[in-house]
Amino acid sequence: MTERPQSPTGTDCRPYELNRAMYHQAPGLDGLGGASLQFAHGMLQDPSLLLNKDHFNGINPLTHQTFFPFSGDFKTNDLQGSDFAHPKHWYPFAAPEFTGQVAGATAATQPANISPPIAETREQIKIPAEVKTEKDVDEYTNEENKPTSQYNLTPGTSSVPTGVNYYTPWNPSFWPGLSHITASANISQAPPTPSASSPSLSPSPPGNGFESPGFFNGGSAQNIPSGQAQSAARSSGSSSGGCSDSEEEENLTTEDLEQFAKELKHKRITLGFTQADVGLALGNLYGKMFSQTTICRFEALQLSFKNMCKLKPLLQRWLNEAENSENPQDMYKIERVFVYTRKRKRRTSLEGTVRSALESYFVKCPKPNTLEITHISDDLGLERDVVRVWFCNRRQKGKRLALPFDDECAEAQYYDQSPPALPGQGYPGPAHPGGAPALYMPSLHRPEVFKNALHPGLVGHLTS
DNA sequence: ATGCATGAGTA
DNA sequence: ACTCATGCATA
Repeated sequence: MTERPQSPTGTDCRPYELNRAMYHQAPGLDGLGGASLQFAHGMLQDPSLLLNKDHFNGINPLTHQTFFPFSGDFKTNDLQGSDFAHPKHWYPFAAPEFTGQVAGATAATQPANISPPIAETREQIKIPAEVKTEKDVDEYTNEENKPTSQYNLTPGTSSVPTGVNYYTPWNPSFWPGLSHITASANISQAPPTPSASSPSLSPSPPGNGFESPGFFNGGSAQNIPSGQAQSAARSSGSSSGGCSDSEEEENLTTEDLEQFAKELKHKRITLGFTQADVGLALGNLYGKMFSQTTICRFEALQLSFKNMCKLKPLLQRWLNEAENSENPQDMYKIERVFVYTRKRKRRTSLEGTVRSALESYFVKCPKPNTLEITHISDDLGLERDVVRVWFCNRRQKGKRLALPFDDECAEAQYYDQSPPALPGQGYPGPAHPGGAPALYMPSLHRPEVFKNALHPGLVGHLTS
């Protein structure tokens, strides 16, 4: 039947097929099982796609996206006892508005190159034109007005043109009530305890934007030409020596990343920053903002290797700045840019049963074609697009799943470099400097593990 | 912390 | 149409 355009090699087998126990909802599987079977028989004619154990067990270190094994050993050796030891005095980020995620920071999708001129980045920010429309969305308006209300921190201030907000240099006025807050250092009462993240304390970001903190100026950050600037910040970095962003990308090892991720988290917390703070700070410092989600995933090593490598330098610099700065709080004198231009579809919440069903389908066919998707959507009574997206995410998630098979994966240099000739089917080899995502695969040689990780009900299907 | 969504880039 | 990076929204 419909051939899968996407898998030339006939291999739908990818790392992501390593289902891991992430679905705790077993109930309803039965009924679903029925449905899925029906599906299987009805549409999945490619036996190889069905219950092919090898498919799910014989995972080969394909090189696609890889994830970190994360052998948790936090070596504090890197932490310079100095800065690290004593938390800085400042508000651990009060305004709840800020602790939230960055809204609409569309700076994301950037070219793999981290050192693009900030300006460029800014341009990516969606512009206002339609900003209002955000509200137009009636259905959303009710519950989510937050974006605006929340992010428009400066009601009285005109500095923030509704919607747009480029990375303007610290603008004191940005923080209304801030002006009277004197020198940053003084605010020193709030213990940088993460927990203390003084929520409600109003948007009183610690610092003062006044004397443009040497932080930004002095730091190499600000004008990171292209690939340069960071060298400076790399000092305290972990193992990996210094090299330009691009280079770093190539030289970083899993260990470096793991180590750094831990270091980052540890220090971040010690310094009293939340993940969201960091993301915002990056925006301020380097013109590229990130959400709490991304920072979180970085720390959890849930990003692709390539992505990790890309972000590491930025975070490294941020960390350095944070540690050395007199008033780290200045770092996040954020300027939120959120131009919520478009209306985002309301997030659909799938019921447990439906998810199970989808999971069931996924196991049989991780990459359904249009027709199959239609079938599935019909079967489950979901929007076709929801199903499509679900599969996309499911696949991505599969790849992303960190596989804590600590074991001997650490050293493995699976990364991009030269993904060893992958066994079996001709998986588009490596060679993708830039192109193919260099995902490295931790040591995934343990079928049983995966099997066990599979959803109970599903395992049955698979193994039977 | 993670599920669902978006969009750029690409095959 | 898919992958990948990323984020909003939410559990």
